[in-house]
Amino acid sequence: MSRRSGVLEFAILGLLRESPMHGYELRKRLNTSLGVFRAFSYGSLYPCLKTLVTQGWLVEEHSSEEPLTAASLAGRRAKIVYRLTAAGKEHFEELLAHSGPDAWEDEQFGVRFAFFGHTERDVRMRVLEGRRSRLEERLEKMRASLARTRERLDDYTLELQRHGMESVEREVRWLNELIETERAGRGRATGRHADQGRDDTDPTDTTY
Amino acid sequence: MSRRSGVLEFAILGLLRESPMHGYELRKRLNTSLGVFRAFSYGSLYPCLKTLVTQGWLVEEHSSEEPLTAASLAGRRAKIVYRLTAAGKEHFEELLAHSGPDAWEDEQFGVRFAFFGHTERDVRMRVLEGRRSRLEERLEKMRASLARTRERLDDYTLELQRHGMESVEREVRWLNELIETERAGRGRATGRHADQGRDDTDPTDTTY
DNA sequence: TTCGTCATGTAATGGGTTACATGATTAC
DNA sequence: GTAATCATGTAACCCATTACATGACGAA
Repeated sequence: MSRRSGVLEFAILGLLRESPMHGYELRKRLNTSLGVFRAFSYGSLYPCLKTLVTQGWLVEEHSSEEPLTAASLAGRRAKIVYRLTAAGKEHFEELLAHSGPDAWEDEQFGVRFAFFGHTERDVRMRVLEGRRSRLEERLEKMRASLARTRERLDDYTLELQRHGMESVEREVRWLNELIETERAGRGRATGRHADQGRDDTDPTDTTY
Repeated sequence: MSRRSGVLEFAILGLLRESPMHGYELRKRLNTSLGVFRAFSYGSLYPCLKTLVTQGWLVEEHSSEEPLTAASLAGRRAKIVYRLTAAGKEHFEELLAHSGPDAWEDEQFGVRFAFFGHTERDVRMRVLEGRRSRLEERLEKMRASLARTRERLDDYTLELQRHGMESVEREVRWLNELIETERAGRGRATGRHADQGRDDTDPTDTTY
């Protein structure tokens, strides 16, 4: 009894906040909507859904039929649609409000950002700034270590390190722009969830 | 009985190839020399070292004294220096020669690149090109998924996706340059290991 | 003598995948 | 009717971290 994951839990709640879904569809969205990071397998997803149900954040809806899929009047089975409960929504809202240090660590930052559309302005700022200083701190360490060991390292290792540092520097610049935009008040409105007619009939099993 | 890790094993063998070390030092090098990726803890490192010993790739040297550390003539204890055996070196050489698909996946590519200084030219090429086409494939999927779902996504998710794609594109350009350089024959010589007097007395516990 | 860092280890736990098992539905 | 994909699940394993336990050495 547990299967807590943090990011997975957060992502599921966030996606279901927008509209109910069944596991299979959920997984696809997990691997696309939320950037490149994390490609969860069913082996993680389904057990997690179960625990979220027992927690009371979700309810299973054993839908005997789907809205109007061309031809289907006879009984349908097995397809379980998960819907966010009021308690679940509330819980998600709480999670969104937290802006502790882990929110800007590598594991969480991506998901957090993905749901910025539902996040309060000041929380967004704290997370962005937290991430930025985290990365700057990292850069400092890298520079220091590089200065200490430069002579000892061969060209390839050096190149790898250089490229790594540039990646981090690039993300810092990106964050600078985002923070700038937020400051300028051009940050997007909170609570937007533009859900227009889902025609989710794409064929690919998108796992980058 | 196992504790196989792949990357950790590879990295340990690679680092010890250059010179014997004890676990503590090994870990520091793991977290700096090998780019930003992976920060292994002792909980992974020491057990792994043990299994590498039982495999015969390493030998423990319970050195009673270190070369010449200022004041120490009486017995010293505990410091275990690991040295690569002939078999271990041979094994590492075999690993270096392999250029299967996993060599250019996210988990392995970094370490593989870090030891390109010991890797044959044609293997380097295959790994670099493999990685590049892997990333291009990924880009295609991302583009396709983006085209399919653009309207449904809010600005933040879109921005996240855009930034993610740019990161991948950037790595592709990097690989292009590297491949170009290798083609031009300006690839660094194989088998270089410029080991000049290790004065490894840096204080920091570098974990980015 | 106390603090920091060097140094080695282990048991419990966590978070995830793989491989497998099952079956319904759709498209040809 | 058969292949692909949709859809749900579980058990066994894997890899690594955390928290803990231990202790030596050097410098203030």
